[in-house]
Amino acid sequence: MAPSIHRQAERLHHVFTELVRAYQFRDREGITCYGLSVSQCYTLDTLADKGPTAMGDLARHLHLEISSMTRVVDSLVAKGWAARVTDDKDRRVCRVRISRKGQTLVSGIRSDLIEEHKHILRELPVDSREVVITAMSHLLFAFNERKQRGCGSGKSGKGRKRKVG
Amino acid sequence: MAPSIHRQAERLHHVFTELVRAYQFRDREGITCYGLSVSQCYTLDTLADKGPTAMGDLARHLHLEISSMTRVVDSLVAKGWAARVTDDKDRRVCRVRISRKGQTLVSGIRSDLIEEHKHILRELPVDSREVVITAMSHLLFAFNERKQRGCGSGKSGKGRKRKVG
DNA sequence: CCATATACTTGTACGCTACAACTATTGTGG
DNA sequence: CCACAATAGTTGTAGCGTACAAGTATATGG
Repeated sequence: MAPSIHRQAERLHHVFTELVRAYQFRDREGITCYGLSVSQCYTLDTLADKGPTAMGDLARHLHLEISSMTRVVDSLVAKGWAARVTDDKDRRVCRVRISRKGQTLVSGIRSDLIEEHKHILRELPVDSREVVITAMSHLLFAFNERKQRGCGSGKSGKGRKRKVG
Repeated sequence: MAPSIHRQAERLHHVFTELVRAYQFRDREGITCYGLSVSQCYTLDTLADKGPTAMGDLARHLHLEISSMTRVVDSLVAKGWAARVTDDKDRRVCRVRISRKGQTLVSGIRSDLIEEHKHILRELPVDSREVVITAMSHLLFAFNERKQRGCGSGKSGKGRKRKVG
């Protein structure tokens, strides 16, 4: 018989929390040793995938404020990993383009990370690898579905509130 | 036939990256609206699980420097969610204990997060829910295995290096 | 041509974390 | 018992990442 959904949710919560925490930690250690931050890395990764992208689109994609996005791009430009290009059609728009140097960097990081995942996969029995990947995809799908419907984080979804004093 | 492990690793990398990013974001929005930060929340959660814990153990468990841990605990104490207790045996040691107020807070957050996971699970077909959870557990296991063997992040595992200028 | 909207940048502030220097306590060899 | 090292934690300081508010430049509509 199927376990109760509540128990399942508890387990999912637990395992997912641990996994994300471990992963975040690995990211910080693993990526920063290339000389860039996690946000910078995601940004470069996005640029490598999508090509020149407007600041605003970039910000939306990375779940950042435009002002924060500006700073991240500043740092990428300062390091020579990206460049700003004013859009011809609409001169308010600032497209960000990855440089060759940035391209090289991000390729290196990517292949290292993929290598890392290969090692992780090898820890799993051959016939469950595909299951894990598929399961993760489903979870991501479910996650996004849930998010798109605008169901915040339950009862307390009243948005930002930093200080409680 | 089985897909190549390289291709699988690429897929795992991709889906996992997205998932973690989405999750992180949800955390930030979801937890901070209770008036605490993600680190504060993890700390309280740990304290709720493990009971009074020495500062150093807490730091190790959360992958933080002791000095950072001190600040987090400072903030928890300031909010009345935890208290410092000097150890009787070794007066250098500072144990941190969650308060009743903190206990209540963390219980509330936990049940909200579990509720959230329940919703996510409901997006999945009934008979794949268990598969997903099990798969995640396996992945976490593999991840930890890999980490415990001290295999850093591949070739560039030379530790910290923040500034490249 | 002016008012408003849009896209982005800059000013400012705050939280999180790390490293280094410091304090307090405990353990150890003589 | 004392000097000295080791351990546990705190404080000083600094940098990154992010957000909000205000400012700048461009576009759009009346």
